[in-house]
Amino acid sequence: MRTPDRPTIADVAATAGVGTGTVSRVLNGGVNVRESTRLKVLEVIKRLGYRPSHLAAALSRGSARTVAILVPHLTRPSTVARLAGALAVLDEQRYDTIVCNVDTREQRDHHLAALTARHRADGVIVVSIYLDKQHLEAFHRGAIPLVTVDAVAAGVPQTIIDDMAGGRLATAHLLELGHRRIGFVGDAIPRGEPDLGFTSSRRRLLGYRRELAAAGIDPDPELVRLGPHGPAVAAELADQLLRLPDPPTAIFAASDTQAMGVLSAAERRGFPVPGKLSVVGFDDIESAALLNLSTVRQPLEHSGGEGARRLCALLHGAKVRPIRQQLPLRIVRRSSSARPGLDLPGGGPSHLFAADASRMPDERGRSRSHAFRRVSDIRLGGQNACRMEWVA
Amino acid sequence: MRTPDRPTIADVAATAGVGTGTVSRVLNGGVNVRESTRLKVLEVIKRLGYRPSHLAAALSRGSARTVAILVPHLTRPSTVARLAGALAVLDEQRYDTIVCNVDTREQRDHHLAALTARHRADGVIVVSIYLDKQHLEAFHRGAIPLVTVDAVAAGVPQTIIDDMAGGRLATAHLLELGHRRIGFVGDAIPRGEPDLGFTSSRRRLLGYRRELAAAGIDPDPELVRLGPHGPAVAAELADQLLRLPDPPTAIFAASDTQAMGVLSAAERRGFPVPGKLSVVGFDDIESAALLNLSTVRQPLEHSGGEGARRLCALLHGAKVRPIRQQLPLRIVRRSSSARPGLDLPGGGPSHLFAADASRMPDERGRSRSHAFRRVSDIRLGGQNACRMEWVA
DNA sequence: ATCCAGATTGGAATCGTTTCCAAAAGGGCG
DNA sequence: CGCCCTTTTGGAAACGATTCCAATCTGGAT
Repeated sequence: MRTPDRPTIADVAATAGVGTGTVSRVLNGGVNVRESTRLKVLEVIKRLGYRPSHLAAALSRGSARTVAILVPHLTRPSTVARLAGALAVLDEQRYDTIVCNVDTREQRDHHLAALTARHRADGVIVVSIYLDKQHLEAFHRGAIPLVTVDAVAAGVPQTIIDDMAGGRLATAHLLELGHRRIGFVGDAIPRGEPDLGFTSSRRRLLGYRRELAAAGIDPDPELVRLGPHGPAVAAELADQLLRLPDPPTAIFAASDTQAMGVLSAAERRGFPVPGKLSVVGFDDIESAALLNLSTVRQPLEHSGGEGARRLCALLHGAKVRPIRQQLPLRIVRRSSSARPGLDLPGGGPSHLFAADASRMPDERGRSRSHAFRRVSDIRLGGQNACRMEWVA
Repeated sequence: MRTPDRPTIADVAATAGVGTGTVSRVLNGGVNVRESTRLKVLEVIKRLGYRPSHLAAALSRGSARTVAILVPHLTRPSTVARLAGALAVLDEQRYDTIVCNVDTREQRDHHLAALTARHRADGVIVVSIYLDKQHLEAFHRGAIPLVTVDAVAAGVPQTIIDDMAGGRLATAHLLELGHRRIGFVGDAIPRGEPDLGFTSSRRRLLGYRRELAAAGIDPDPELVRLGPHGPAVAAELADQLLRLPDPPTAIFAASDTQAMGVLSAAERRGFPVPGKLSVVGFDDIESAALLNLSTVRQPLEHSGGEGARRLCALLHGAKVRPIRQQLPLRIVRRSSSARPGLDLPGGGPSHLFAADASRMPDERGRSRSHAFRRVSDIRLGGQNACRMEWVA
């Protein structure tokens, strides 16, 4: 097509008056190549503008050093955190990563089919997506290295958390504060629109129920509201709870995103948080700290990293130690939860944003306290501005 | 290595008693193949568990149908939105997408070098990252199709917004409400830690200054505070502004993320929003709607999609129409901004979450109003729960 | 039966590397 | 100078598809 076809390694070899093997050796490591030859070849490479074909190299070498990662609902903060964690590890291990975002079953099946029907990635990481027998069978038949994150799958190395225990943690926290009427807001599959097989909300609900039962509290079905994932729906569900004749004094939301919806509803209904309503979320995404949301922390970024690490091990031919790797959970107490009946006269200040924001974790998830120092009045665009700088 | 080496197209051909060409034809489209032969070949393929090598096919065909996308700070909501937009289009166009996350200059240069030194992707999308002369030269030399999103680059198809105009929009909105003392909170490069060349905050600041000047307002350098990106820093910067003897009545933050920090600081300092302080952000990320943050909306997801679309056009050999494609901005008025001096006795309710959350855009960014209907008391985990369903 | 156009088919050439092996070139030493 | 052991080197043989061309089949028309 192109008039001057891209130069190949043969062109380089011919021009430099050496063999293709020598050029290849110069390109990869350059062992056992005389320095003078090396320089000559490099010079020709630069002169011809030669760029090796990754494809050809990969084919010949037998591996493209490429993995694929399948994530659902890329825009959710928890998904992004996991993806970022995986990418960091894969990057470090020099793997290229093909990202497949999946919002529907069709997309899921299409990507899974593409990944299993042809050999395009050395291995696959599946995040938060339920794989049924047939999916697993396809991977097995193709002998495609597979790990999952936040999803159980028989015989597949998996990095998960105990959602049920997490549900208990959150509920126990509220019980310990003295709450007896505790609501739950979580996910349900929209009718006729089958989901991707998330089970976490369901299992968190189970934990909530177990913990209530253990405390000898009669479950009230009215207090459990489920709907499609997202803050808007969660707000509406919470609003229904708050309009009950005998509203709950606390709500456990199956995710921080939903907890934000709950906070929103509380604000609208005039339920000061935590004065008249305590709220606990799940995940500990970045905004949770910003909003001072009490929550169950799970190591999101780390889970992605672990999945990636384990896939790499698999690709190296190593056996992955515990097939099921379970990451720890812990409750993070912030100011959205407190003893019930603390309602101050006049409503009191809303809890939102109320705590010391300078102690929030920064964007990378590392928690550290910040101090500022005025560095200089710098000139910027012809005007002055105060520029501040971190002090560790 | 593996005992039974993966079967190749030759194995299939031999087993089925046909030529490799026929097998290839069956695999791709199956034109001009007798139905009986087709079935026989398919049977053998299934029986042998044959999976075509994407690598070999790509090498032979001459293209891997793979593009790479370089994004900075993957975890930022605005970045994710852009990435999701691009992925959706590339997916539809049947391209595999290699995602490269970049947090430092070293990572940027490493990925750019890897992408330009070898032929691994058919084309590249660079998001929000400044490319200098040498980077561009490398792409040019290699004749690698390149587009940028949210970044200007000479001669490269680019999808951008007018940040300066955006800065003016936000400021004009506040001026129109009657504010005169308007603060600015934005990004500055941390000392000794050069950034990736973001210029948007700087240009928004410029717009802020121009608009103030146009209104005949003397710029007060004290009112402009810059620091590393992130809500925590923004909160501290805003706090400094609010502690001034003559604090601003409004603050324009260079991004919604930073605006959230500003809201946090306002809450802590006891400045009700919008009663005593108006806040305007930039981007219109999802949480902006949830927090009722007035902001300058830019089409984030769409920008990624456009970048992808334009890259595809480039790969098809088409000329991309306007080299510089500029997407529209508009101010979104929510309840974080109002006329100054509206402070109600007793502080009044905080604006946060105050509006009708059920009219928030849902997760996919489509705005629609929701209604709920109680569908059934379903049994879930042996207990009852209320399950709600959308009504369009 | 013969012929011919069009539908099938086989298989060699090709894509651009890596890798292996044998050959050539060095180099140290007696 | 010759010998032997290292380096260094050239080039053919993979890697596993696609593609093209020529050869072989079809089946209907004559």
